[in-house]
Formats: sequence, C-alpha cells, structure tokens
Amino acid sequence: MGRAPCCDKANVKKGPWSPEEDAKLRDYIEKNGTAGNWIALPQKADLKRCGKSCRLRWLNYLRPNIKHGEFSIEEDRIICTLYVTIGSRWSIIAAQLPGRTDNDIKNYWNTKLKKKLMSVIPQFNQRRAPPPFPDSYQDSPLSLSSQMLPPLSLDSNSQYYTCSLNKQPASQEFASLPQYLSTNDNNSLGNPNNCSSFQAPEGYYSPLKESNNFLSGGEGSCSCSDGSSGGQLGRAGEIIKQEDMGFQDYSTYTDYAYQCVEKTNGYFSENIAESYNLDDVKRLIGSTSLSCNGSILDENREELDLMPMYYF
DNA sequence: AAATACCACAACCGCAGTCAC
DNA sequence: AGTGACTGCGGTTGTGGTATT
Repeated sequence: MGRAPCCDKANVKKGPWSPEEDAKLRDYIEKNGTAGNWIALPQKADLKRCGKSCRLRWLNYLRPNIKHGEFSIEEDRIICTLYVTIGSRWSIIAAQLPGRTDNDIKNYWNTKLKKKLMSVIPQFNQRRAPPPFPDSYQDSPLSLSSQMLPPLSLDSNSQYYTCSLNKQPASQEFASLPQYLSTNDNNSLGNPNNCSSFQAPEGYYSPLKESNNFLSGGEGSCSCSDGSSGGQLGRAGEIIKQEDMGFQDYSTYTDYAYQCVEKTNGYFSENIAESYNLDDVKRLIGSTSLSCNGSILDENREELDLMPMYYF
C-alpha cells in the first residue's frame, strides 16, 4: 500500500548548504531536471539531503533568474497592496513579482516592510466593535475587498506611500461605508500635516482585533496601559509619538477596512483570499497609476483623493 | 577585545491537499 | 475506497554577520 518511504531521516544532512552541495544540485537539475520527483533526486544527485530540502534550496536560491537584493518601491507597493487585501498568501504575492520567491517576500515583510508600517500605526485604547456591516456584503467578498481596500501608491516625490479613495463612491457598496470613513477636501499630496483623514467617532477604534494584528501576524496588543494613545513601537522598540509622525488617521481607516472585510466573511485569510484568482490579483495591483502631476488615477483615469500613508 | 544584542536571511517544521498504489 | 507518500505553503526557528556596549 502507498509509496516507498520518503527518505532516511537519520542520514540526511541539515543546516546551511555548502557550495559543493549547491553545485551538485544545480548541475544535476540543469542536466536532468527534477522529473517531478524531489524525493528521489538527492540520491540521484549524490546529495545527503532530504528531497524537500533540495526543492527549497533550488526554488529559493539556485533557480535561474532569482532576484536577490533590495526591493524596489514598486515591489513594496505591490506587496503592501496584496498583503492588505489577501493577507499572507506569499506564493500569490510572489507570483506578481518576477524573480522573487515567496520566502524572500515573507522575510522582507517580516524584517523590514512590516516595521516600516508598524511605525505609523497609532495605538488606541477604547476598542469597541464597529457598526455592523451591510448585509449586502455577505455574498461578495471580492467586490467588497476590492472596493474597500484602496491600493497603495507612491507619491510624486517618492517620500511616502499613499492610499487612494474615490471622492465619489465607486459603487453602492462603497457608498454604504460608515459615514465617518469620509475624506475632507483639504488633502494635499506630499504634506503629511495637511492631509485628508479618516475620523473615527468618539470612543471608537476601528479594529476588532488588536491594531497591530494586521502588521504583526496576530501577536497581540501592545496598547498603553496608562490609557493614553500617544506612543507606538518603532524600530528596536523605540517609542514614536503620534505627533512626531505628522499624521495619525490613516491606519484607523486601514484597520477598519481590514476588519470589516474580516468580519464580513468570518475569517479573512481563510475565506476571502481563497476567492481570489490570478485575474483578481492582477486587477488589484494594476488598478491605480500615477498621472503626470503625480496624482493617483483610478481604473477610469479619474483623479482620486489622496492621503499620506506610510511615511518612511 | 570580549560579550551581548540585533538583524537579515536561509532553512526547517508541520499542516493540508493531492495523488499513487 | 483506503492508506500513506508527495508536494506546496506559511509559520517559525536557526545561523552568521554586524553593531553596540
């Protein structure tokens, strides 16, 4: 019954790969391919490694056209956009970034990008559930999330990421967002102190989970015990005051939207993300672009309201 | 100069879905 | 149809290099 055993775990080497092992694996695959059988490959290639380990090494490091090094601003934008929308589906995100592996992106997110975003998440202490979401969303997770989670974009002088939102609701669904998720008319691209903002009503904080759940993988709250909301963890635990950030309202919206999506479908990462297909993802990351004056254009090439978001 | 802390990246682990027997 | 290996994925841990004390 079943197949032959995977590998002799007692006789496989673990830990970092040596240059010799890399060379063996590369040579073997270049000459013979994987034949769709990673388990048998180590023996054929004279490697004392588990097939799983060989596969990982090839896919994440040895495979041709792998791109190492700094991520571009555009790559940041795509990662942020997709993460906010589909969660930690690294393989899907990697599919949109040629040359990048899911492991690469995951590491980049966990070690760098997440921290950048963490530095602008305000902490709130009063946390109540947001108003109930319209029933009409229940059946349409994709349209909901696409409408509600605006793609991130880079401002004209590349200093901060921005999040865009149509002045006029793009759809009936959007129009029925809670009223306090609205923009004002004083937004000014590139000026974090003079931006449109989303104001939560008194006593409300948008997330249902902790505010940093979105950015920290659900590791829990770090709210201030003294009831203040003035501090947040930055690099190496440094406390960054909101007033030092120059703005403070974006994440309220982001988290609200994120949580609304999550609530609407029960479990964001397990339900919504699965409803995406490749076209959805492409549409999502391609749904905004920069106009000649640096404004963000939507799919219909109409200028969108902007507000500063991530200020690095 | 040594010890410690921090960081980035590579690699491993465990799970779930798929597939071969 | 049932069993168990295989594959792919995401989360976590390990490791080596660098910075700081």
